[in-house]
Amino acid sequence: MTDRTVTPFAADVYKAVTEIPKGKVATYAQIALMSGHRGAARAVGNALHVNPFFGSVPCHRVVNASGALAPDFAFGGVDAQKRLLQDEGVVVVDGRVDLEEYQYR
DNA sequence: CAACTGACTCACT
DNA sequence: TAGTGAGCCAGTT
Repeated sequence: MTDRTVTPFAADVYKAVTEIPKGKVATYAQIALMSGHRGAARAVGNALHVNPFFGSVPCHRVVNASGALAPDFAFGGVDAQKRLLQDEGVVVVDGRVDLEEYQYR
């Protein structure tokens, strides 16, 4: 078991995700960039996938470059994530958000 | 040490 | 407008 602690990269990712203010969202590439790992969008997604801080990290605020929620979402379905976002004031339409309005920059 | 996988992104057809 | 291919990064085996 190599867990019990996360990799430095994941720590940066979680930190960046936590930096996302309520009512805002960010793309995987955005997280990678603000975490100091430009172009590591895939690694970010992977880090969140194994996210041990689920519940502590608002991964539901992380969307892809299209503003769409993860199709293979692990929260319990896109519906759950959509509900969380809407509860924060983010308007989710057809499982997508308006990055121009809600993307944190 | 090398190879495979993946919640991604961009460009082309 | 939709689908496919190639590229980049980090982690795991």
